[in-house]
Amino acid sequence: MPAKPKESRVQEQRRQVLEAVRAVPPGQVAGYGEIARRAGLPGRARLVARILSAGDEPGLPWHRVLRSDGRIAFPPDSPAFAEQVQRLRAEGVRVEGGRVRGQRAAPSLDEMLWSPPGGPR
DNA sequence: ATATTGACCCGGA
DNA sequence: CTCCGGGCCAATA
Repeated sequence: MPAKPKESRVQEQRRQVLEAVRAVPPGQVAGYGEIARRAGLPGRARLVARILSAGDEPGLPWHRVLRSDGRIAFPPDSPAFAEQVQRLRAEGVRVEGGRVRGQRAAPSLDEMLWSPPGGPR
């Protein structure tokens, strides 16, 4: 007789995503798609967004997750937007016009292949 | 059961 | 820069 139905698929994926989000160090950012990839779920940026929208997991650095173009995922006039900007700035991230400057949320293929030594400049 | 909704992504026009 | 269209898929209606 089947005991525990293991861990449901969604729950396992959820765990993976949360892990990937926690892995983003302070002062750095990552795109939803980027997180999905790191979690072993390529092409599933939406799943990442949905999981974060749940709002559980205390202490999760959700504010380090942005859109691939470096923009905050909330409407500019929303409270959540303001909070995310504030949290990012508190970590030394430069945010201008609802967009993070100074680093890339989703590195382009070119960047990854060329990866200029010494970093972009 | 089908339909709509998202803290999304990406290439092309 | 914007707009468009396809891909993605769990949750909600």
